[in-house]
Amino acid sequence: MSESKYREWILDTIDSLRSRKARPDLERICRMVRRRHGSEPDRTCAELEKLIQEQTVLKVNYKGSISYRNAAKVQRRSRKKDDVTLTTAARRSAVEEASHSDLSNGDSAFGPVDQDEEDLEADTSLAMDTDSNADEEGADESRDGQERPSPGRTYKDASMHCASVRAVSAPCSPSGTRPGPGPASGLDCASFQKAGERPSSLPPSSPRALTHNDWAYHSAVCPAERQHPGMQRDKAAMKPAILSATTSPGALKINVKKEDEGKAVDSGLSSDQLVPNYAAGLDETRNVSDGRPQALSLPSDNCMLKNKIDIPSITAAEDCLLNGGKGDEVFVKKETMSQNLMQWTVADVASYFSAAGFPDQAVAFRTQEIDGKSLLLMQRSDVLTGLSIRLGPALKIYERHVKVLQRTHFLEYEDL
DNA sequence: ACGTGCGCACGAG
DNA sequence: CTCGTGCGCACGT
Repeated sequence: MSESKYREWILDTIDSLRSRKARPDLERICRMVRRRHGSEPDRTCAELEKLIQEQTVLKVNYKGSISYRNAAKVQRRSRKKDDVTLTTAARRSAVEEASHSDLSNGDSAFGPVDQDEEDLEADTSLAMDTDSNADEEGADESRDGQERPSPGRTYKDASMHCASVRAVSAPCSPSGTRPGPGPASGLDCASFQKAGERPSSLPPSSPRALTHNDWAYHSAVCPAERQHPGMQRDKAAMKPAILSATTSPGALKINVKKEDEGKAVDSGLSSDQLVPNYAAGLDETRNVSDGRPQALSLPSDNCMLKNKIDIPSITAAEDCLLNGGKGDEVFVKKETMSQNLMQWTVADVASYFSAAGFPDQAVAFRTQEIDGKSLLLMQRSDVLTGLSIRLGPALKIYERHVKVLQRTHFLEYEDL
């Protein structure tokens, strides 16, 4: 309901601001939404946070300030010319409908995720921390000041609510890892990394490697509504990322291999970096010091953040099966997940797919109100044609996730 | 006061 | 070089 409405409004606003060549920052977004639809800035802010958590909207630190991107339009930096053309055309809202055609893939690439191509690993990760680098510089202020660049008044409040969180984030770097001076101007933070690089390669010291990634966020911040778990993914890991579902229905986390734990991140994404919004709170939670694998918190409980790394090892074996040998990196922990699959809510399902690297398609699941039970009932044709999503991602989603989840669930069921 | 359009410089590939 | 971004300005309301 309103959620989708907001999603549309916000994405539309972001697109609109971009086409006007104005920075899509919180203040402008809130203002435009209020102007066009009469929505309160607070509400807009809360909805925006949710979209960020589901990766429909990406929060990035660009040129020292916070900016928001329509995830469906973000392209991976790799642009090849062919696509380019499309790019322009493509787009549209990622939102529900969007998923289907528009983007043809070509450009569809979402930044973070692009499954189109190879995809693979779907894991992309999300956010990182704010500008970490920036932090040093402007960030300071911004943090507390929040991001709003200009003194916005009204919005300020709004922003504060939500913003506060992020603001904090900056400092966040948990592990202290952050090198600090990321000179790079900002980019570094890197946000998502696709997987390309292996963590190991990046020394901690390297700028990118930083920890910025943590994107942790915590939902607490915007208590507004539910926070979802987000989906965060981690970046660093290349393929090895592991996705495990934790007990909670929603919870999934993705981890990187252990090695990486923390470090590396790089940016895959675009130059911009994603900012973690929520970071702040979480940091604490997560303790941080260690690493960063992140876990995603899920809906109800975030408690588990701590598990992070440990889990993977265990699961790995099993998981392999699931993956089909692909070796890819996504492993699902079946046990837990299956138990709860029946209890997954629509949001949990959407979060799961976002975390798995299909944020765009996750929207389609949400739109179609697919919860855990519905997911168990989905057939191949439903996924390929019933969601209006592109065939490529649909095939991957079905083969690597839906089928795996269903199989796992039923197998366990039998056992029991 | 606002919203809008866009030239231009910047930085990344 | 191309392309995405967004500042800063001019202009419309």
